[in-house]
Amino acid sequence: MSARALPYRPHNHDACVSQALAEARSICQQQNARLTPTRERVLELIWQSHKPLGAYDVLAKLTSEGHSAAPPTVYRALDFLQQHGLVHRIASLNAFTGCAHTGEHHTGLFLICRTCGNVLELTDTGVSDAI
Amino acid sequence: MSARALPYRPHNHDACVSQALAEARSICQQQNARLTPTRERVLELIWQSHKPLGAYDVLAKLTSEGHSAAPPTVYRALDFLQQHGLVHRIASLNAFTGCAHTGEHHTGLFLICRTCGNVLELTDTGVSDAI
DNA sequence: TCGCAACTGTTATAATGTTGCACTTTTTTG
DNA sequence: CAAAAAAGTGCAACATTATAACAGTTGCGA
Repeated sequence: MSARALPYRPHNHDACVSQALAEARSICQQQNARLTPTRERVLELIWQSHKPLGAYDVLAKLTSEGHSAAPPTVYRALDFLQQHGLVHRIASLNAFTGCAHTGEHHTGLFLICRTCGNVLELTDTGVSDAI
Repeated sequence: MSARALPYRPHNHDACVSQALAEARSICQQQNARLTPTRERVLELIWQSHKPLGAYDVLAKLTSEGHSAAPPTVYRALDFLQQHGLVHRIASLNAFTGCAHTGEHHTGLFLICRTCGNVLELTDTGVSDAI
C-alpha cells in the first residue's frame, strides 16, 4: 500500500496533492472532460486537507483567496469531480474527500474515525463480495 | 428470513408495525427508557412507511394530525429512538427507517434501491468480518 | 463568424438540522 | 408526602447544507 492510501501517516503531502492533480488532469483528458481552473482548484483544496471538507469549507477557502464564489459554484465543481470519480461524497459527514483510487475499480467504502475525523478508503473487494 | 426483514414483499403491514411497537415497548422497559406518546407515535409513523422517512416528513405527518410540533420535537424523538436502537438514520438519504433487528447484534449496513427507494437492512456478518 | 453547448456568476430560496430557554411532567429523595 | 432533581416538551429563532432559475460568458465545431 502506498503512502497515498494512508493519509494519516506523515508524508510529503505537497507531492501527494501534485500527484492527485496530475492524475486528475490525465483522467479528464481521457474522458474529454474539462478540468477548468475552478474545478481544479476545488480538487486541490480538497486534497490539501487531510480530512473531508464540507462544501461550505471549500467555499470559504475560495472566497478567502479572492474568488467571487457562491454555493452553486462549489456544488457544481464537486458534482463534476464526483461524476469523474475524482472525489467521493461522504454522506454521513456532509463532506467530500479526494478519491485515493482514481481509475481503479473500487467500491466506495470508508472507515471514519469518530475522534480525529480521518478517513480511510477501502479497496479490498472482500467487502463487496460479502455484500 | 421472516417477512419483516423483506419489507418490499406483500405482507400484513399493520401486524408488522404492531410487532415493532411491541418490541420497542419491551426494549424500552428493559432499558428503563421512557417511550413517551410522541416518541411512540414517531416510531409508528416510520414503521408505517415502507420507505425511509425524512425528519420533516415525520413532522408533516405529526402536524397534519393536530400535534403541535416543531423540528426539535421530531429530532429529539428520532435521537431517542436511535439511541435505543429502534431506528437507523440513513445519512445518504437524510432519512430514518425502522430497525428490523432490534436487540440482535448487527452492523448497520443497508442496500438502497436507487429507483424505488426501498431499503434492505443487512444482517450477515460476512461484511463486517471482511471489513 | 455563426450558433450551440458547456460553463460560470448571481440572487434568491428550499431543505435539513440545532440552540437556548421557559415550562411541565416524572422520578427521586429526604 | 413534599421538595428537589431530572427528564421531557413547546416554541422561537437561527445555523447549515443544498438547489432553482436565469442571465451572461466562453470554447469549439460547422
